Amino acid sequence: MPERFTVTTPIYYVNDVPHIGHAYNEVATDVLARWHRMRGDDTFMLTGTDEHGQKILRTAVANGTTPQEWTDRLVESAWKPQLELLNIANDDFIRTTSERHKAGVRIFLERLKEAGYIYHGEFEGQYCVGCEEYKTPNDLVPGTGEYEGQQVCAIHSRPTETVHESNYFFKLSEFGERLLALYDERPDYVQPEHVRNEVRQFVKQGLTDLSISRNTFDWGIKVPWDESHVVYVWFEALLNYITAIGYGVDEEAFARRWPATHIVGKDIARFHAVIWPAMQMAAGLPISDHVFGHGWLLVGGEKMSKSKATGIEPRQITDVFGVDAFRYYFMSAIAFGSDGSFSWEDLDARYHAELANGLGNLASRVIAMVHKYCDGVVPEVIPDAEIATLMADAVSRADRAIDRFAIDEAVDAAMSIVERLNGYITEQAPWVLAKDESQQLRLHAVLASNVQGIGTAAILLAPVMPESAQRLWAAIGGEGDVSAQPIQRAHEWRGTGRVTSVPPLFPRIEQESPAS
RNA sequence: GGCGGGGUAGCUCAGUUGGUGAGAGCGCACGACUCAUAAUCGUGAGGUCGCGGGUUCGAACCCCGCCCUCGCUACCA
Repeated sequence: MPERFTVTTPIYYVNDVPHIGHAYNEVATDVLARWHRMRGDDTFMLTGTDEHGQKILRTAVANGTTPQEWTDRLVESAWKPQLELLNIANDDFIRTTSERHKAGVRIFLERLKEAGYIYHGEFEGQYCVGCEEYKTPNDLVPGTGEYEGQQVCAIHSRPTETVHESNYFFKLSEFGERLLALYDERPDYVQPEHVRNEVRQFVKQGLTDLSISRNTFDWGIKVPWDESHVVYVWFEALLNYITAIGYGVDEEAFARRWPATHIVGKDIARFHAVIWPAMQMAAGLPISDHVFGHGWLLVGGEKMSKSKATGIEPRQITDVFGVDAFRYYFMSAIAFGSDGSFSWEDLDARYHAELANGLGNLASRVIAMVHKYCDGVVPEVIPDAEIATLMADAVSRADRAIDRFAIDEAVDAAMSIVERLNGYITEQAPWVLAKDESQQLRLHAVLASNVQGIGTAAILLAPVMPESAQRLWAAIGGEGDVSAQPIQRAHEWRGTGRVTSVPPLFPRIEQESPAS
């Protein structure tokens, strides 16, 4: 019986430039989704864009266009191309400006209001005229000179104005106890552990109600019962996870897909593990399965940042190493959930050691031997017991790792087959066996073991490196689409076809890194 | 300030409830092999486990203090 696996990325703020952090999140989510599809689960991967808010309105105007045209342009020119570049196989792409989203948001709000979790109140905030936005106490710094003794905007060094705005509020404060109970009853709801601790600590300090509407601009979704207000962006953006799968409109589809697993950066884990479940409770929805907060990519110990010139665009890497190497590197080199250090040197070293010299060269030498010693036909022989065990262990280890979101461990398990096969070949020395007629059965067993081991590795690596795995699969005589193989039985595959000659899967790259 | 990470071989990191001589990968050195993408395999060198105390027969792992570093401390999204 297929299990449900609905997995989401955050929806990306359309005004941002797609960068490597977005890419990391997309790839990880895609790997999980592909893995579950290969298990036969009823899988659905959702991603999309967040397109409302004052900033977008302002940029659109500054660019002489309407916000809708502006976001249309960004989605088509930046965000969808990034998904293609990274070979993301998302099942859906939700835009917060789409009708289905707006409709779902209205329904959700009405239900929340009926349930008594929304009230009309007054929001008081510190408004900076220079920034044209509200400031939190943390945005303010002690003034100097004529503003000595006052708190001023850190950017404009001028005092803020106290402004009152009438808003609708969500009674977040009522959910503290229920949220703490949720964290306790379901230890795997927020992962990894340290994110869970931070979230719990945050809730323990007490929650305040959340203003969920604005009436100072109109680029947003109108509050159904008061069209002078638009819904506050964050509140509305979170709802993408349910509006995309039929909430309030198609109950059958919704019941099939919900609840979901959310893969987010640790910086927004709190929104997903505090506000979002509170909203779900208020609306009487089942709570999300998991919220997983992954780490950041660091360069020189600091978060990658464009302003510090450590920002790297995905294309810079894929242009040199290819998309599969990009995906492989970030999935294998970084423990999912921890921050990870990125450097061109490390990427280059791992590419050559693990992909070119490891996997690529293994395929190359095995295929060459099957050609040379067996006329290209994979011998139909049961693999050596040692290799059979190796494959079975790797498959079970990898599959269990995925359930813990340990993508890096799953990749390691797959690569352990490659490492062992290279040693096994040296020990068995097929080139020696080939010189002795009486050793032909042995030779065939060794080669068959290798082909099957490679096939198993190709299946396990397919979620991470879809294109390379497919090429490898075809090269060793696998039939059809490698991603159609049942991943939990990857070790049971038996090669019986013909190998084909292929150019190196991961050619060595001699050129220098494009940056240092 | 409060809370939470992290500080272990040149680099990136593992080290379960404290217990045989502290590990892996990469890099490096030496050796082996020739099927292979000058690839592969083996061996080896290399560490005051941030600092100082303490508990213990015994601590990288527990306790106290300190130093360094990163992040969070809610309505820009």
